[in-house]
Amino acid sequence: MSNPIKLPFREGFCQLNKPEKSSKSARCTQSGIMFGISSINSVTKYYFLRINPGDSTNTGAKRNFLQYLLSSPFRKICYGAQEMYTYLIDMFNFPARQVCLTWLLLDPLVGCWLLDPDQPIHTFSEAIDRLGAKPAVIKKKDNFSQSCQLLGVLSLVVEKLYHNLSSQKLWKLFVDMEMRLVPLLAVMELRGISVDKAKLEKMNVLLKGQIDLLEAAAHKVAGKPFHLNSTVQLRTILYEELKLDQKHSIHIKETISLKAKSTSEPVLRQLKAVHPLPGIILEYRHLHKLRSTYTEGMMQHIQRNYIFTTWEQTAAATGRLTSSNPNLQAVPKHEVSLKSHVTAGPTTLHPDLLLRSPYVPRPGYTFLAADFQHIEFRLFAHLAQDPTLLQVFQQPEDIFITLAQLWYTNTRKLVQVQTRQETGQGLNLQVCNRVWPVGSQLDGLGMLGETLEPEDREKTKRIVYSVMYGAGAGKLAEFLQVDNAVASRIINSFMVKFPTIRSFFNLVVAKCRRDGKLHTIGGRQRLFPNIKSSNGGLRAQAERQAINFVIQGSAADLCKSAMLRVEQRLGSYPDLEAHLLLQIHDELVYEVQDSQLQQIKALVKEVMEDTTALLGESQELSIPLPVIITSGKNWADVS
DNA sequence: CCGCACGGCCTACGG
DNA sequence: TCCGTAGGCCGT
Ligand SMILES: [Mg+2]
Repeated sequence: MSNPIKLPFREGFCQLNKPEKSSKSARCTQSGIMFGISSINSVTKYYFLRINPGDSTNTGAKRNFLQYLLSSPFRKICYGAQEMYTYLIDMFNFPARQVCLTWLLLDPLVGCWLLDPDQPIHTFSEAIDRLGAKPAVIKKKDNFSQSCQLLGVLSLVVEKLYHNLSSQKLWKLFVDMEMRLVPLLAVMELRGISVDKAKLEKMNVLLKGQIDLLEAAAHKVAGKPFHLNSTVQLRTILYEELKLDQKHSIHIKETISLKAKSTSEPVLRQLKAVHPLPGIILEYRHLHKLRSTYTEGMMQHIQRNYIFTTWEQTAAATGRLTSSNPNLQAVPKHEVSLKSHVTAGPTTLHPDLLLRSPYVPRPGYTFLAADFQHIEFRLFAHLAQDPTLLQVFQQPEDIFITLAQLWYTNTRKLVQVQTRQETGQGLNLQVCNRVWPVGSQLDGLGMLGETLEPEDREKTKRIVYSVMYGAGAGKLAEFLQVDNAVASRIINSFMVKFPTIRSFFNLVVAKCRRDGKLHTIGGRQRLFPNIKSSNGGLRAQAERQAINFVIQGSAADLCKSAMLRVEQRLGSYPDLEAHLLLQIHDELVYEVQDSQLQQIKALVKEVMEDTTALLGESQELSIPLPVIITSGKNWADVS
């Protein structure tokens, strides 16, 4: 069996022997591709193909040869495959769709991460160590000869990897999901997203104006200038000079490692009642974060009106993807008001900002976003087989809005009813013109107004996930700004209404203690050495991580599968053009041709909602996973 | 004195 | 004693 191995070669180094830290000054640039081809009698020959940017042979012989090599049916191995895909596609303009569907490789970087996703490797030598692949002594001659020897070790590494992955039932996940994802991530990176620089700059100026006002206001109120971004200085002013906690007997929670009094958002929100400074700091921090990271910070990343993020496949232990440099998964979603509560100024000068609006499709294209509805809550219902939720989730309605309506606008009535009927059993509440089985026995949330705001949905969502993943009364009280006792009641009523939260927790923890690891729906694993720790704190943390992993990781499986299946389906419609730009965990954002919008909308929705196909036909979910499709001419429009 | 790395804190996103 | 991330800033 022929066994080609390939990887980009750089000045003096290849991926297999590059230094641990690639510092900025010592950056390498690729200069070609090195590969080894093994024949049946396991004689391996090594080659280096030099690639010069703009060379005419890049459209001819070299291109054809690489196309032949990479689409060949033989086993192909590459350490750091994503980088190689990026390099080759960029250099030769290989068609994205074809690459994604036919250039399939094996990458030990990804494989090692599947074995232990909490400990991703960063160099080839770590892969060798991790897999116990003992290399023959590497003779120091020239770099090429050293690289050839390392290519030999690469074969050994993949052999070990194969045995490790298959014995842990991870091979299918590796080959059919993760390795197919690699070229898609490369294509997403290269496509980039177009950005309206002028609009971003305008927002930056508006933010700066307001930030300056806030800084002046803070200095005035504090009686002296200080660094508003310094938690140390702020701590001194609030707690040693103003003594706000002491004077008003407010208990301040401590920071995690240094045990100093915290100045975090929930703490300052509480202190707002007794002094103007905390409120100013909160507004300042909010706007400063937006400016430093998402307007001014983002402009550092713009290259000719495009932004190119990096998609990391092995950064998250739950199997999620991450985005960095810049992180497009954390661009603020909601409208930002510049209207200050603490500084004066005409409101006409304070338009609201949408920080996603500068991101626009290319001319002739439209953004299409597809978002799984409450994916983790629904997966919980399935995994825990919660009878109430299984029933509720047969409907495609937004459960967070329903719960918010129930809790916030009917609390008064509900509390009255409950006071009259202390038993509380069998109480059904009429909501949205139908009987809502979750209606009774939920209390403690009556702190909001009569009308339902978008923030109420967000808050409800946060409560649900917090409690589901094991939040204590303290955490809940902190962000809801309520008494500990009220928070306890919320948690308690939730657990009573959904007793499977506790039973599922116990089930998962027991399995984890037995096996030392857990698996998601897609077969992804995570190890939990602390599940048996004698340290109660560490053990409890591992238990919460365990629950979270099974659900968050399963959601990641489904989203990744959705990405791949949409590409596959598009492959059978050569005329359709849809470029995946972003994956925001449960959401896919495509750039599609205006004229094909409706057709692609239908295609994406159909593929994503076919959960049985997403899971590979062998499994079925007890609940549907509805997908919301939106489209528009900027990113804010589809958010 | 400067540049740099890093731990700590805080906050943006997602669930 | 919610989980999972990335990035800016300060202080050492
Ligand atoms: Mg969603």
